[in-house]
Amino acid sequence: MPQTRRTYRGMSAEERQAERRKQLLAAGLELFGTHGITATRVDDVCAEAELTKRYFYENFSSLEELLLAVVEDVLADLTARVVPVIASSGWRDPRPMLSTFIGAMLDDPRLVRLLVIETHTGALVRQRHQFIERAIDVWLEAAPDRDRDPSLLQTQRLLAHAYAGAVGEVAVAWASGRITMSAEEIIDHLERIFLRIAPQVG
Amino acid sequence: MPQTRRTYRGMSAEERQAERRKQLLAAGLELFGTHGITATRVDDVCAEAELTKRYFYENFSSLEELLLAVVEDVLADLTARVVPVIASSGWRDPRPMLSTFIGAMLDDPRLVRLLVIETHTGALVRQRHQFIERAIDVWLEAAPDRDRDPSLLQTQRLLAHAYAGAVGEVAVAWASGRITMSAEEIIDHLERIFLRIAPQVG
DNA sequence: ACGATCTGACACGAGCTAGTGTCAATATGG
DNA sequence: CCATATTGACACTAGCTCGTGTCAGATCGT
Repeated sequence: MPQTRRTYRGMSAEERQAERRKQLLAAGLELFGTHGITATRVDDVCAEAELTKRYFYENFSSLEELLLAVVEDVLADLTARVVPVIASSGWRDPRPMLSTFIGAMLDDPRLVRLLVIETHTGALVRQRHQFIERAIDVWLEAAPDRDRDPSLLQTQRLLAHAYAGAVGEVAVAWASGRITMSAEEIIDHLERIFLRIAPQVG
Repeated sequence: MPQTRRTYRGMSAEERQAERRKQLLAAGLELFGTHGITATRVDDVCAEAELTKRYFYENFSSLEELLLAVVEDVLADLTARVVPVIASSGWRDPRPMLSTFIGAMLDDPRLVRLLVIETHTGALVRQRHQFIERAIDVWLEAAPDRDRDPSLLQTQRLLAHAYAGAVGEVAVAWASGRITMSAEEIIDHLERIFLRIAPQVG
């Protein structure tokens, strides 16, 4: 146990630790988002972050803990981007929201891998589920006749899952080069699909 | 090296080996389809199949080889069920085809896990991709103006991926108990989505 | 400059699993 | 009934990775 905590390279002990945590999160996003979770080792993360295991275990007790933190970060960032867009443009014109959300994924294939592919398994299913449920809640808040017909609610939940799956699969296909289109065109099509699938809300 | 191959328990050597292979395939489907690929060990498969490692390596050289064989089997079975239905009912009424395909998955959650979730990673992406491509081909064979407009072809490919993703996600949500509906109702909704998404073909 | 903290590289054992090998018990054909 | 193919249980080594420990050197406060 150190007796006094000194500054190092102009940073306090807390700053240094926070900096290392950021490096580890970035390394985690990179490796989890490219090679995948199961192919990622603690040593790999350390090498990518240019740190040693000592500092990995200073910040996280296991790879899974890092993984959860990475996904939480990514989802929080996405939420922070999308929510204000919804607040300002509403649901009548879903284009700004879809463009923001889908555009973010098309800009970074690591997000596609992490959020669409890897979240189907392991400890991430809970986070995936919670995110989708939150999205459904936000969506249905705008529905005029919510809480009216319980079977309609179930239908809307199914439609939400269906649309989420459609977006995810298209994103995966695009990220792996199987769809030759500009991001704008993809968003066009996904907007059209949204308008055809979603019952009129808001 | 055995000098002569005898019958055992009324079965020839080939029959016994084929029998063991079937047991291993069944065990693989069970474990891969429930606990997942990464959680499945060679010893687990052997225990499930009530065989020893000797017979595992007699039939497969690795877990991955078993996995590929299992998925190939499952896809071949699904294809064998769906193709005649399409041949007899065509695309104007997609209901029989969708009912067959989706019904098969809803009847066996292991298929959902294996085909929708686990095929996103590792050696299975190739099989998933090939299956989807084949489905797209079959679908577009019925299109009246195929090979006409190349950008229309791209659009149709995107729509196919989108619909595949929608079906998969709904199946996953249903398999994990997040959608309370009968299989028939789910098929109803997915048929409606298909008709809304798919441009008029056939 | 000096003592203490901080850092990074690496050593090390524990635990798990793949793949192979051994051996006694069992079933078969002659 | 005997020689042998066949089986199943299990031992065993090798390789990988986790998590911890060690230690010399760099950096800072005084």
